[in-house]
Amino acid sequence: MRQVAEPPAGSTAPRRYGNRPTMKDVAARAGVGLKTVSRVVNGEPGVTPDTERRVREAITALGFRRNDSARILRKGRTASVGLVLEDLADPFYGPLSRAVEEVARAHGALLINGSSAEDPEREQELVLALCARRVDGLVIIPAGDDHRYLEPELAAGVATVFVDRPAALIEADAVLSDSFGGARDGVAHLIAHGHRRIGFLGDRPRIHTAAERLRGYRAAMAGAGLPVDPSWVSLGPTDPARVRAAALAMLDGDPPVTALFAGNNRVTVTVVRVLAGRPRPVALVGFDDFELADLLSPAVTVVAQDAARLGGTAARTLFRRLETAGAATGPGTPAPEPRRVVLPTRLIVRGSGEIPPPAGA
Amino acid sequence: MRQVAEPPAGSTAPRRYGNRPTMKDVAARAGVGLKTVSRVVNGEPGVTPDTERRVREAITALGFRRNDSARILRKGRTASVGLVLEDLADPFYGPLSRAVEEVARAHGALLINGSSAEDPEREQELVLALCARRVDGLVIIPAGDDHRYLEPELAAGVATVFVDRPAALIEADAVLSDSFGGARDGVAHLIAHGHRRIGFLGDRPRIHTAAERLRGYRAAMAGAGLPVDPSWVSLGPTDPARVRAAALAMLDGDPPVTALFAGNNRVTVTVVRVLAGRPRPVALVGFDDFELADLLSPAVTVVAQDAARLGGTAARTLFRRLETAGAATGPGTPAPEPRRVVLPTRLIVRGSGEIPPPAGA
DNA sequence: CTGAAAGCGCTTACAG
DNA sequence: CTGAAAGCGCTTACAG
Repeated sequence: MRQVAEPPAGSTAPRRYGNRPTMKDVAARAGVGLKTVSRVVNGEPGVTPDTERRVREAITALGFRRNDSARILRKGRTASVGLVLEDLADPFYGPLSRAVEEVARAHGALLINGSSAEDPEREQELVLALCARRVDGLVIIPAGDDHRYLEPELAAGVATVFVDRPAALIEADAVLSDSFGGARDGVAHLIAHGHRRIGFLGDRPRIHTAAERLRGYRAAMAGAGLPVDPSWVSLGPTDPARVRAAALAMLDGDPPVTALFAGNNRVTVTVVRVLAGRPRPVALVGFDDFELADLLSPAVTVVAQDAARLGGTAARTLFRRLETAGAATGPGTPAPEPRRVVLPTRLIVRGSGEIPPPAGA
Repeated sequence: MRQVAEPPAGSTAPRRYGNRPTMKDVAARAGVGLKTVSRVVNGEPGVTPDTERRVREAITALGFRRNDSARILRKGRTASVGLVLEDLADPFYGPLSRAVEEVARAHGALLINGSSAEDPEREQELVLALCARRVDGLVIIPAGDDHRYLEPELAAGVATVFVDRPAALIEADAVLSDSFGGARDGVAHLIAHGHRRIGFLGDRPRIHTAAERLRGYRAAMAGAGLPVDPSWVSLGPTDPARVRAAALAMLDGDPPVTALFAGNNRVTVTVVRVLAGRPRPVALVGFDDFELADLLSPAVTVVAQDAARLGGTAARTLFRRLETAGAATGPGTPAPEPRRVVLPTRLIVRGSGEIPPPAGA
């Protein structure tokens, strides 16, 4: 049996939308003081069972629920964490978001989530909106390459951890995958299988991971004493049309590449489609694992990064910062140094990366 | 040149974490009244350029940013929407979340996001936490089968739209896919290709979509005058081990099924793996499209639903409710009736659903 | 054009 | 065990 608040009978004042009963209303109905209601609502001791029962009855009858906006204002902590990523719809960010959420939940915090759509201005707008909401901390997958706008916020104590890509022009914690090492190992794998002309298809060079993976590609080629023809490198937006055109140009080059390294999962998926339409097998290694990669033919060899671990590590770093900050209230406590964590990648051999170059090449 | 707040020199009081300057501090530094600062911060008219400049200087010097917690408390609207879904990491919810976010953003609202992990208690906990935060509205993909806990909140005017699955035991807006019709059409497609023994692998029967899809399966079979052997139907958790075992039992039955209908994308992916390990081709139609379904061999025929449209429609319904509620402040305005929107599904023919039964069957 | 006072709904610090 | 007063940082309603 659940009772619901009645609209005040005969009230002439327009019922404002969202006009909910307050602790004051509950106190009046239960015939107690405001503080007693607060004690019951928050499970604080020092209320007789009989008083508590009266308060609870009033709460149910009025449909009261504590307004956390007021509580937050008074307490100064919002128990919420902001997560800014590139695109909620990108499968790479699903497990990452989930991992951040689980850690936040374990600390009693809610997650406020937003996409930058890879637009630096939108990133800034979103981050500052979250700061205005006084989130306790921020987990940011940055789109921009200048984060000085965050300086006043960091100075004010907003804990911030960058994930997947580091902050630019400011010092901040970062949790990254080893893009350089992963790409280098992936390309070296292709070289070990006999390839000498290898194409690199990546995201926009402004993006840190794209630049690092390109650097890894160049390092592997240089390490094997192989030249890199400029036509074998293409960086840009990851929309299918652009990637398809770039891949075809390399595959139909003179001489053509015999293998491709794809800089992230969006690129890999498009390359798989391109290769499926061509008769001659071409070797492929992709950065990022993706669902069903093992069931394609050939199955796709990838450099896997652990998105969930990336998110979980970032969130744990964030809450460690928050706890440190909470403890370090005494003057003269030095601000802890920004930490950079680099997680290893893992080469998963499945078939596409072990295709040898054609006999004539 | 950007200035940052200095810690108060020689302050003996412990610097509280998150101790930020307020409008009062800005007003004092600029030598103006509090209201003038408020005007500048909110871009309200009626401030001379010179006064405005002085205020802006103080803002920059102190690193001031408006505290939206206070603003929210006073204004009564939080400009935020809660989104409760099953699992942030499930690829089905990525585009859905993104669509909700875009609509919220267009209305100037932030998104507070959480996973129920398919646990009714966790759903309730999350939803009520969002209500305590006074979100303007809720988009819920429900895990539970009793939403009466929401009654006081709905009575208080929290706009709520259920997505993918309807609310249980309360009246509320819902935006759904046509699970019944989609499954019926998918199964009818298999029947049209000659199958008579078709297995159905679905999610837990408590979940509305799972029950509806099963109903669609039964309707298609009955419509073709085909019996359904109890051993051809398996509902339960979608973890790979359970689904694999259930699929194998049907494939190795006596007589075996010649085709499978998979109740959602998690099930389909596991069934694809099971079938990949078997010599004899078996027909398959899955509910939900998924990335790379077209590149598998055989490519997977699916009943597609539009997750982004589901989310977008739900969010637009939500904001329409909010605007109606905002306008209908006069007494006697009737509460608008809950609406149920059912979006059509689309059969995408790719190959796996057109495999005929073996000659002997 | 400008600002002092009141109040949003809680919690804190204190007194009885 | 209980409650009145002050205050969190803004906006609102009003007066000058």
